[in-house]
Amino acid sequence: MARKTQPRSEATRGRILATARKQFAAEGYDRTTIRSVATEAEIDPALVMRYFGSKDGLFAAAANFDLHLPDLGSVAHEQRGLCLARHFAKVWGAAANTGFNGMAILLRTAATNEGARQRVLDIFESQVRPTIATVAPDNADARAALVSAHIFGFAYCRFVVQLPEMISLSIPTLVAQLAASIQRSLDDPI
Amino acid sequence: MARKTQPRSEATRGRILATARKQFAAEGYDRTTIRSVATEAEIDPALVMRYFGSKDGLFAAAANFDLHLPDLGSVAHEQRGLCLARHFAKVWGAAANTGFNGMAILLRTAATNEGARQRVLDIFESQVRPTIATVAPDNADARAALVSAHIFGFAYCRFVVQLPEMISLSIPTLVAQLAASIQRSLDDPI
DNA sequence: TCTAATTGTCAACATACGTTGACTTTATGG
DNA sequence: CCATAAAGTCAACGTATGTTGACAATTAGA
Repeated sequence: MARKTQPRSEATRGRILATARKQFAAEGYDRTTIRSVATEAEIDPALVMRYFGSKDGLFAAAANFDLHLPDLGSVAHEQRGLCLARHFAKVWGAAANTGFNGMAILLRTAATNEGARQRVLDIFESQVRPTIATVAPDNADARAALVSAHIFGFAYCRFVVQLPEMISLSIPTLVAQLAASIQRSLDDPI
Repeated sequence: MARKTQPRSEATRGRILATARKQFAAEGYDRTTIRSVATEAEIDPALVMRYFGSKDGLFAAAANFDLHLPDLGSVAHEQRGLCLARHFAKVWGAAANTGFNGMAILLRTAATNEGARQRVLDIFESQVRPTIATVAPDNADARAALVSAHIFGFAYCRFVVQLPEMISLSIPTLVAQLAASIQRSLDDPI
């Protein structure tokens, strides 16, 4: 007979997923192993296979999340860069507490794993491009790519390279600089 | 007795190094193996060890290069962003022909290898920061980090993610957009 | 030509990885 | 209490990696 609930299994699955996300963000795809995740999650490596099928399945689950981009249509023209910059600053700040940094997962894994790279392309097409397209005056595709470059550049320096000069920027300064860069890519002629 | 020249060995060493650079740029640190380099260079894996000591030694040699940043002191204020943007566009364009893309090596390997990350930090301290410091009105460290973020962001989207919307930008457009972003980070108050 | 150093080849090692299948433990429903 | 399904454990497999040391081929000087 089917059981009503599986309290223990959901808890285990969640612990595996959280550990995997932490390691993918910190070590990338190759150096995150089924065994290292299992060890840190204090379970058996074979359990990871039972819950996620394969390492690729585990990564697919770990990289399946939403950027929750704001609706720029309801934001004044000159505030859209600031709105996006504040959004990412908020998400990145939360990551320091929750331990889940989706941007770091994407940056690290896309650098060496084809599936992860495709995931980034998919997120761009399904989330970033539509958001920018609603407010871009023209050349929406190019502007979406330029905005992505700004966000990736800041995130790469902060989370991957961990450049001291970037990390020590105050949050308001980081927001202001990122906002100005994005705003220019939305407004200036191309 | 010591031999006058080692023509064959230098040629072999060069072929190994070129192959390694190509693979590090395309696959990152972990997926570039001593065996895969040896196979493509058409030599024995053990030879790589004899010439470079270890995989880390091979990477150190592959990642040892100069950005050849221009001297911004002899460039007009408002032309400095453009000067830097043109420089990187030129280097990246040459990379498509020579097969040596130093920026791609750094971006891919620093994402998953601690030694590579330290290499990026070192290049920032020894090459980028001094170049920006000579022309920054104030907050030289922060401005150098911001400029780096712009360059890394563009390069990450082009070479790592290979975002179609970024790749299809014409070179003049790419130069103009990168130049404007850098120039703003050099001029605007922080 | 002979000798010795250089250059290159080969087989093997210890280790780590993803993955599998059989097994044991646990807990639920009748 | 008992049978059953879920949850978790264990040992092993095939493969790939960095690295090593012994060996063979080549080349340059005496």
